[in-house]
Order: sequence, then C-alpha cells, then structure tokens
Amino acid sequence: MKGGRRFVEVALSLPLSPTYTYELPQKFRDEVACGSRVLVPFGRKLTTGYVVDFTSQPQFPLEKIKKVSELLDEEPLIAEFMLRLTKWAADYYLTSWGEFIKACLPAGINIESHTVVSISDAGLRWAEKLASSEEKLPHRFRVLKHLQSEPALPVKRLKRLFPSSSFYSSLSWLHKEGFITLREKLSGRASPARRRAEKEPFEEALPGSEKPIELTPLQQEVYSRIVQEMDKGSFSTILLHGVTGSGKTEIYIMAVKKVLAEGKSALILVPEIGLTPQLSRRFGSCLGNTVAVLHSGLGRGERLDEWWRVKRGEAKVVMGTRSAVFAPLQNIGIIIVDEEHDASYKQEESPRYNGRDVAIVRAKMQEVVVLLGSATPSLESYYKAQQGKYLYLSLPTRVSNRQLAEAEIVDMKEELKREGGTFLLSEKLLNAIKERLARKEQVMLLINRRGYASFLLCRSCAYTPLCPHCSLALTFHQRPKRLMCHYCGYSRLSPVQCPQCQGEYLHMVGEGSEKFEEVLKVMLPEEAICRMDRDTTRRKGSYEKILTALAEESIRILVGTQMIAKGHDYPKVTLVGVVASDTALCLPDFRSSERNFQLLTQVAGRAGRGDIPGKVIIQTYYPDHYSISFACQQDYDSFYKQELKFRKWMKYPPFTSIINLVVKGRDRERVKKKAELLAQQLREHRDSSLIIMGPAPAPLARIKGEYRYQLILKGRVRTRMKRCLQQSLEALSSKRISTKNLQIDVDPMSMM
DNA sequence: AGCACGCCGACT
DNA sequence: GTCGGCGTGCTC
Repeated sequence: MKGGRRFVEVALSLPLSPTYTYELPQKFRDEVACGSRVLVPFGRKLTTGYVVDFTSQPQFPLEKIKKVSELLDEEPLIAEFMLRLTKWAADYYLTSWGEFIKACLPAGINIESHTVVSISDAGLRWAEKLASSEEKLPHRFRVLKHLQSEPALPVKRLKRLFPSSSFYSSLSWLHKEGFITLREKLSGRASPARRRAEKEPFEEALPGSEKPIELTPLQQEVYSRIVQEMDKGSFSTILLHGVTGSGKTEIYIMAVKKVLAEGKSALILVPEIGLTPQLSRRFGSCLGNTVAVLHSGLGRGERLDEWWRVKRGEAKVVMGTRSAVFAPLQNIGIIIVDEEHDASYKQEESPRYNGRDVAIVRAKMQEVVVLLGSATPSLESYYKAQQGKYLYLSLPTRVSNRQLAEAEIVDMKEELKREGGTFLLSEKLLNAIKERLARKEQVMLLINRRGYASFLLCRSCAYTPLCPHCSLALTFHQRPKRLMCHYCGYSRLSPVQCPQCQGEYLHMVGEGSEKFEEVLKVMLPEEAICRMDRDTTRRKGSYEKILTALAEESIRILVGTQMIAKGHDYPKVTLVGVVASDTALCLPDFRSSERNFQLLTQVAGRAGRGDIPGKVIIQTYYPDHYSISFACQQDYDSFYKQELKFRKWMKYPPFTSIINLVVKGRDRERVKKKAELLAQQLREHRDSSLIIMGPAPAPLARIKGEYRYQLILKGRVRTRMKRCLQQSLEALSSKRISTKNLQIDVDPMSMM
C-alpha cells in the first residue's frame, strides 16, 4: 500500500488549527512516520511541521499541494501517545495542535526560515539619486535608503526600524520594482550536542547514597495504599492530603523507587523548581543521575541535553515544572504532582494549559496512577475526592510527633486605636520577634506585596499614576526609584512632581516589602535582616544564596512575599509573622478566599519544623474571615465546607469552569465590540450550562492592553459547549478560529 | 503568525 | 493621482 503514503497531514508549529496536506517525495516515504518532524513550504516561508497522519485521497486540490522539503530527524521525535496527548490538549484548550507539539520539544529545536532583504544594484542606483533630496521621503524610500548601508537584513529587524502599517506594501513595491531581493534563510538548527552540563549536582550521587528512608506507621499505611493502587496497573487519581511537615516527600521517593525497581520511569511535577531546591536535592541524592531536571531556568544547551537523556531512556525520572508534563518518558509507572493546588501549574501564554490537568489525562492515557499531593488541596481536587472520583489519603499529623504551629490573630483595628500603634507591626508581633531573637531562633515575616508603596497620590489634586495598559495603579519602588505595574511589568521612572498639577507632595499609600524591610531595620538595627521577593531574587543564584544564608543562620529575620511560603524546611524558624494578611482577599478573583487560606496555611507550616514548637502571628483587619480563622486552626475540612457554601451563594460552585475570552489588537475598542457580539451570540445559543457572560471584573478586565471576557459555566467544559463556542467564533470570523485578536483561555476547574 | 490585497479618506 | 491607515482573507 505504497500509495497510502503519498500524502501526509502536517500540523504546523503556528497558531493555526487545521492540518495541512503535503506530498511526500519518494525518498522519504519509507522513513517518515507519524510524529516525524518535517520542513515544509508554507506561504513564502519554510517552517517546521509534524506529520500526524497519512492519506491517499487528499481533501485539498492536488495541484495546490506542495512537497515536503526535508525530513528533519531519522526517527520520529514525537511518540504516538504524545500525539494523542497533544491532540487532546489542543481540542480541550482550543489551541492549535502544532503549538502543543512544539511545547513538548525542547526550545530551539525547530527550524524556521526568516526572510532576509538585500538591496539590488538597481536599488543602489536609485538610493544614490535619493540621497540628494533631504525632504521627508515616502516610507518605501526611507526603507531603501536604510538598506544602502546594510548588506543583508532580516525583515523582522527592518520592520522594527520602520514601524508602519504600510511596511509590507513598501516592501512589496520595492520588490516589484527590483530594488531589493528577498531570500529565505534557515535558522534554529540546534544539534543535539552531547555537552555535559558542568556543576551537575546529581552527577556524583549514586542511587541509594542517602540513608534508607524509614516511614512512620502513618506514612507506611498511606504508602501501602498507594502501592495497592499502583499494583492494579490501571489509571487512578490519588489525592494525598498531608499537613505541612507530614512527610509527603518520603512517600514520593518510595513510590518512585518502587517504579524504578520495576524497570519503569516516573514523572514528578513541581510548581517552580527554583523555589524548591531542597526537594530536587533530595531526589537527586536518593535516586542519583537517573533524575533529569527540566525547568525554564536551564540554558538552551542544558535543556536540550536533559531532554535527550530522557528521550534516550538514560534518565528514568523526570522532575520538572509544568512543561515537563510533556517529557518523552517511555514506559511510565507513576506521575506525581506536588503542591497540586499551586497556580503556577497554569500556563498563561499560548498554548494555555494546566500542567496538573494534563498530567491527569496523561496518566489516564498511559494507564498509570497519578498522585496529587498538597497540604492545601485545591477545592476542585478535594471535591473530586469527596465524590469518590479520586482516592483520598491523608496525613493529618507531622512526623516525629511535632505539633503544628500555634496561631494567634492580632486585630489591627484594635492595634491602630492603641497609642503608638502602626500599620505594619503590632506590639505583639514585635515582642514575639524580640523574644525569638533573644533565644537565638529565626523569624519569617510574610508581607504579600512587593515594592515600597502600593501607589502614589497627589495631595493637591488626587492624581494617581496608572498603568497605561492595565486598569491598575502603579506600585512605587524605592530602589531603583521607579513606578511599576505588577500585572504587566510596565515600568517607568518615578516622577518627582505631580504630572498633572506639578504639586510637590506625592503621598505614598500602602506599604510593601521594601518599606517593611526599612522599618524593621530601624526598629531592630542590630539584627541580620534579609528581604526575599521577586526584586531581590531576579539574579540567577540569588535565591539559593538567601536560603543558604538562612540555613547557616547568618540571616535572623527573613522578610518576604509569598515566595517564602513555599516548602522550605528550616528547623530554627520558630516564628512566622503575617503582616496585612488580607491583601489577597481584596482581589477580584473568586478564588481569593481559597488562595488566602492556602497561603496562610503554607506559611504557617514553615514554623516549628525543628524540636522547638512553632508560633504564627497573623495581623489582620478581618479577624473573623473564615479563610483566616480556619487557617489558624489548620482546619481544612471546615474551610472547605464554608468555601463551598460561599461559592454556591456566589453561583460559583466548585465544579465551575471559566472560559476567558482574551481580546487584543491595536484597535481594542472595536475588537471589544466584536467580543460583545460574540457574547450575544453565545447567549442566543441558550446552552443551559451557561450562567454568566460578561466582562471580567476589573482589573482582570484589562491586562497588557487585552480585554477579557469571562464565560462561567456550571459544570466542566463539555463537548457540546465547546462546539457551540467554536460555531459562534466561526460565524464571527467567517472562517476558522484566528487566535490573532480573539484568544480563548479555557480555565476548567475540574476534570475527569 | 506573517503576509498580500483592496478599500477609502486625506493630502501633495 | 498616490500615501498611509485599516480590514479581510489565505497559507496545503
């Protein structure tokens, strides 16, 4: 059946949903398989595509079908089940298949062409003539003049030099007249270099070099239950709900060792690998160099090396961030998702997906157990467990009979009535800090706001500098003195005077981590105080540096944002203080209570991990809020019940799904009208599952110049609903879905 | 996404 | 007339 292999269906690494048909030259017919990477002509360009199917009867007119230019690999890089997984993801998240396939290959491996412009002899002569006339030239001649001095310039760069919407018409005019030549140049061929990364932390460690793990009876019980589930050899989801310090890591390691002993491989997902150096170190020392680490912090070469180690089967354990869910592991035995509630599993750029949810689907496709672990499970996972869809296992106590930290609430309303009371530090917290320091212990202080002041306010005209792209006030930073948007990253120098009325007094409202650090240093001048937030950990290695200093006790007080709440284990930290614990509650996010509860519980978990009992002091203006009081009591179940009630009252049941319609484009106002039209059409479909459709609450409504609409569905995103969405979109753009101006971000809260 | 094409008002 | 702005449609 050679004829059946004459044409291939190719998914392109572009945001285009359909697959394209190409003719396969005879010489490739025996080698190409599904999952092969090929170089194909597309429009004027050459681009990388992925073979997803073979046909003998193309749907497309034969005379318009082009030929595959090149076969890029001897063996298909994408395994069959990866094609299935990415196809599922593309359908589910309404993104192109090719983009998802691209996401499961190491960055930079693809080959693309870019157009290079050169000036011709005729063009040079013409440009000479132009040089004499100095009056403002038409766009195309300005471009031509610029090319005089450049032998060859990529179109992309030229476009950036002459930004105008008529750029392409100028270019095609110059081309038509023969003044320029256009060439396609290939780029991006990254050879699978066999360069070993230096400073390789796991290189020396041999498997089993650490002393054997001893499980407590409770851990043993949970582990046996997991083993029982794994031995069934089929798909199931386990939710491991273990309080902070209950020893989930030991269980992960045991499960991975079991899988390795059976000759299978394991995948471990963590929220942000840089934030859990302890965890990756433990895995490394227990399992040796069979562990590959995949995360965005790696350089291109390192990433490629690690990827190939996995692909070749040299590395049997992959530990990585969300993108590692697409790691090319063969014969997988278990998938572990640590801190499954963490928001960083969600990728906010295209292709948008949730690593945890893709992990569950992968586990289902490969018929293995997926273990979701957390001290504060997401509402949706807990809900599934309650429904019996997930197996629920819990570790309600800490190891070594250690108690959970005792928590105390300070009502800041009362504190401010007191003489000498300040916004930032209550008398109680200050005294507690002094007490711990006198005992040579360590303190962690959480202030969940970066920068120096939340915003500036002119005292004479009440002007507040806002982000030009988002509907948010700019945060004032002291070092360097800049105004920054914490949503989109926009930043500019801070004005000295009010830009509106030239008033001299710009009042600073709301304190951030920078200011808090300053205040502390004044109050406790003798102490070694360190701040840890996005601003102080931007440089590579600075994060580890701070944590090492903390471990060596050269830091006595660590001040920081939520970054300090992540899984650290420092036995000398006996006090955790939370300053203004309500900032998270004031966000326009229906998950804000849940996030607040999770943050407080996680940070409280940092206290008392050694032999000395820990203490948590929470300063708040809302001492009665359930997310705070239940976090203090470490009572997840009560919180869960309360939150469920709250969401039902808000019409956001736990099984709600959200579809964000992200609308962007130069003329945003007009596109916004389009989105409104779409909303109208969707409402006319009268799908019973659709309950709310409208602009997302500010400031979610406008981020980075995009407008967001939200579609809130009762229940998960069902096929029927998706079909309706697709139809409406197609009707709207009259053709296929274009992700150019209308992006869909499906944020389903429940799966399977 | 990247690019071509065609329409339209504005202005040499 | 042509320039530049903008919307629309196509790429196997």
